[in-house]
Amino acid sequence: MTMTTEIKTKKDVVTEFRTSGILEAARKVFAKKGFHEATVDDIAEAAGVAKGTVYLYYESKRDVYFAALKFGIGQMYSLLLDELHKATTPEEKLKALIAAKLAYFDENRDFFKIYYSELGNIPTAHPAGIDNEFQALYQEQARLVEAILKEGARKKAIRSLRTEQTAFAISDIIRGVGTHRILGWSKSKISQDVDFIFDLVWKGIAAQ
Amino acid sequence: MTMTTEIKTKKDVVTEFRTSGILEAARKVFAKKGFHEATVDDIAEAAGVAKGTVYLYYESKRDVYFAALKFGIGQMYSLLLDELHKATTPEEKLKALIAAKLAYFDENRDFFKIYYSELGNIPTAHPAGIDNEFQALYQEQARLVEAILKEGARKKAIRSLRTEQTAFAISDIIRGVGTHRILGWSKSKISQDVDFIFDLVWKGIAAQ
DNA sequence: CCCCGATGACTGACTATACAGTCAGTGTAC
DNA sequence: GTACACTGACTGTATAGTCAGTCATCGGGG
Repeated sequence: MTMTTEIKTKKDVVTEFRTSGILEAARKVFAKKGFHEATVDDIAEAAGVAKGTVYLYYESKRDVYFAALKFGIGQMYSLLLDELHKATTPEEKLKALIAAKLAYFDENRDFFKIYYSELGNIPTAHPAGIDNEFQALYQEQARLVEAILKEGARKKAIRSLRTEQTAFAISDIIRGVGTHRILGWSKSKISQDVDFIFDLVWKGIAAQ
Repeated sequence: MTMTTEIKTKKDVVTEFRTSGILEAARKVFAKKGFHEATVDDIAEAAGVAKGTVYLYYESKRDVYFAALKFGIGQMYSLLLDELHKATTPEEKLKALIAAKLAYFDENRDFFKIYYSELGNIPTAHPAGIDNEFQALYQEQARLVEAILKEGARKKAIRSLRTEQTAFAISDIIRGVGTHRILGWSKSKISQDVDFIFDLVWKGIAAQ
């Protein structure tokens, strides 16, 4: 009973080591080649294990893919929450969120590519539901923005507008600037891009 | 000499008939399944011809894909230009462009999916260059917006800002709202979405 | 302290399948 | 009877997933 929560057996350690190694390799390979072009052999090679080993820890190529994706999303999400808690006003929060997201993308370019490029591109899973799960994860991100907007509207810092749509629009801008950066089209510093987005958005949504 | 430009031989007519039929089928199939999951057999079946026939008119699956994509982009582009020419002020132009693009996406959902979902996702072509061609087509769209912004800045209707970045941001919002619509998350009328986007953007970029 | 058998993590050759692209043959129109 | 658009069975290749076998580690008995 306590064992399952407290004690790491040797097996646990090995499993953790392998899964994280494979996940890291998968992230890189998928980012570089995309889901379909990446082969399990590629991932195995990048992780320094044999193909069979991948299947000891993951059921399928798809499974690896989603595990890598979820890991990244979870990591980013908790980072975003951390940053949001440091800020107080809606204005600060919005700026913090933009900054944190851009920074995360910048540091995890391979994740960015998987997250957005392949998003919505994976064939519908046979038993259905994976697409929905995907969309849910995606919407969750936008909902962080929406919460800020609602708070801002309550405090009269933001004019009244369709918060859900606006939240998506803001997320889309962040995505777009992120793409710009990743593709190497933008030579600006992150902080400049953050200021730019915030400026544009804030003028668009501020009260009065 | 004149024949090549003026007279449609019977062969030309057949070719046109076949290519457009295949292209239309390809658009649907690619939109539904994505590039990799779609098979040439699927496309042939959807077009009501045998697989071999597809290869009489196109060199490869990729070739079909790009033909379908380029056709859609070209069509959309000329539509956008038409609408832009009807408008006079930068304000009108921006609104016209948003409206035209959303309308086109709404009427060509399968094109939308190909254009955005798969965009940037096709493996780098072996001889290189296809990715670049893609990016060029993508940038061309944003440049339409950029031209409006620059005109607006000249006429002092728009405050001075980084036009290129802003143009991309606006394109990203349109893309985002389009996604929203396509996924069925938005039940609004197109005109409502247009007003929403325009309102948000204009407040963000207007002078004063 | 050493040997030896058991455990299980790991391997990679192999199988089954799917699919892009080909081409010899068919049928129709003129 | 000939030209040629069209067909679809066939080929070659790529690769997801499997599984019989290897080897390193460890624990217990001599």
